[in-house]
Amino acid sequence: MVVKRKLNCGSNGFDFPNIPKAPRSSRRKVSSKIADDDGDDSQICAIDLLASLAGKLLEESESSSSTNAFEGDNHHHLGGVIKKEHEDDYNKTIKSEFSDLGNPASKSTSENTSETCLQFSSLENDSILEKTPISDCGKARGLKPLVGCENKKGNSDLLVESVVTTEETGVVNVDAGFVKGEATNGLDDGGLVADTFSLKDPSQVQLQSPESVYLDGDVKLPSGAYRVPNGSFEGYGNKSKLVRRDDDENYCKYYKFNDKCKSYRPLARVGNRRMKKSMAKYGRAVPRSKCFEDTRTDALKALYRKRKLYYGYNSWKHESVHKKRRLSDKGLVVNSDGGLSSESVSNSPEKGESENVVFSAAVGLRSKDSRVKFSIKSFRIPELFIEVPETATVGSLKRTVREAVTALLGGGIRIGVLVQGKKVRDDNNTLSQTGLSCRENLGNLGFTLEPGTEKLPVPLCSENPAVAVPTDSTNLSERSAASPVLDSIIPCPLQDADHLINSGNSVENNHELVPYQSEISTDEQPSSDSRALVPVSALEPEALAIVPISEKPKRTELSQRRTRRPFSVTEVEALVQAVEEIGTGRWRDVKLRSFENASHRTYVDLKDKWKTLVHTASISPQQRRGEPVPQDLLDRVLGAHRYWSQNQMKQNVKPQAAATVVVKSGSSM
DNA sequence: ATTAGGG
DNA sequence: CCCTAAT
Repeated sequence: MVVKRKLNCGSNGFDFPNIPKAPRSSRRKVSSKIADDDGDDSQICAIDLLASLAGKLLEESESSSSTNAFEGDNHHHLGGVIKKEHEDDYNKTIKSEFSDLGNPASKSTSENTSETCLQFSSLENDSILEKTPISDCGKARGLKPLVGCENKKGNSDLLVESVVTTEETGVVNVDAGFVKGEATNGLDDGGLVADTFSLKDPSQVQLQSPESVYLDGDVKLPSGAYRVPNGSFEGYGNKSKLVRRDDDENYCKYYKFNDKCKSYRPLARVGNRRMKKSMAKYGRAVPRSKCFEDTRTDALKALYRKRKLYYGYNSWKHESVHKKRRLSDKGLVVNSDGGLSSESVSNSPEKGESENVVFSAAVGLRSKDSRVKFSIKSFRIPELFIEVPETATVGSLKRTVREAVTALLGGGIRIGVLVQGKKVRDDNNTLSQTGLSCRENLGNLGFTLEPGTEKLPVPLCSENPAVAVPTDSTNLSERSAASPVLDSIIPCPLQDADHLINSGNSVENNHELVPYQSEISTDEQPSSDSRALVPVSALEPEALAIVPISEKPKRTELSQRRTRRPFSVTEVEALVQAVEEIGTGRWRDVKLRSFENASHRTYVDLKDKWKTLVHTASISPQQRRGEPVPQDLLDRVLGAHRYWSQNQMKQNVKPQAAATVVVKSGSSM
């Protein structure tokens, strides 16, 4: 018996990713601002459901274990959540553990990193959370029974069950369960799957939604209805919709109560539309908030100390240097690693086909049209690190979790395909070429759900056999994260001729995307992997309410730094020419005049380039880097710069004269 | 949407 | 090249 929370939401369309975008200008301060955005149910996304569940569980844990639970008014029990058999253990556990809470000495339990689950440092004696059972990692175990899962390996994760079919009806059912467990050892295939399975029994899970759902175009959720026309996985996701069942109203209401919490919206999603528009019209990506991913190691460290978070963003000047992402010091840290690790997803032959896959394919079938059919039993959400001050309330924790998860999916997710436990990266191969035919045993097919970006600039989807297909599973530990980008779900409609040129860059970019990969692999240790949620205490007193959930998913989802495209001498020439005539300060016009057709050059780019040109011209040739710009051009830059600087006030005056003057000065030098 | 300037 | 602020 498991948690039986119905997560389906109304049938009125799920509006999954429809999260309001905040004006770019207000992004920073948003945390609180966003609060006012209506947090309507319609915007609750699937993940919210998960978070909800998680929240419920936490709640349950609280109420079950102590009367001291917070938000006692918020008792939305999951009814019959706890299975008899577990109840005793559960209570016992909770009791003993809870009693431990009274013992100051036991407070240090939170330092036990090997413990997965929720961890709250007991830095403050009377921290609110500390008063609840869940404040201690060990206590979190109590959650296990709640979910009714047998955690063999003690993995604690957020699990989402779903069923996907490729049939025309393509239905996507999303069920969710929050599994909590203690991890006593490294992740291993068995554990997770076991959990998954314990949740998946259809008869036990009432979350399945019969309706198929449409995901907002924004999100490439691997929902059903993905026809696989040519055996290619590309171009899917156009028509699925997530439907919310009415009976989930409770759920919705639940969150309604927390309107004030809507505060931090996954900024990750902010700007998507604009981005697209911008990209299309100006060829410039819309600003995105930086998204830094903590290495898991960092995350761990974070568990024990409040740290100052700092951004280590990549400056275009020193790109590739910083690979880590830090979060703001507001208290919340949400991280997601590259996605499901291969290990956790891969099949283990001995165990049987369906046993060890998070996403498992079930069966080929009579194919008259050679269509492959499979069902996805469940999938696990990557990894989420959440850091909140211990003074935060449980309620805020819940919201945080919810937001975190929402943010995670906010920008879409990527799907990785695993065959025989190996990640298949070549999106262009057909299924049959990949060894997946209706006649084959699909038990070897698996999928991974990874944080994704819908618009990775450089979709390798095009071609790149070389890069792809590194099915060197030998190294599963290397984690699929290693190349999430490669599995980009982007249709990759790059219109520019960048492809060729950028393929190289793309690789670089991809790396940027998967910053802490290697580090991740190291920490598959017990503690890290097994916990899906790791609330960390931060001393921040006030905190949580405004926790900026912002940074998290961006990296992957929202934005990708545009690929670098050094200006060619020709472009520089054109720019100089234009500036000489138009002057600085009218970049729009410059753009129009000389770069009308260069969609990738925005006026901002031009302005920036000019800035650098001026700088370049000002320094000694030895200090210059990159493709050398002819000195004469630099001279003209200086001349024009000088000229227009002097004439700031009267820029509209006699452009011609200006040009003339500039030319003179330039040549005379 | 642009512009200006800091990072 | 990104991000913000201010227009």
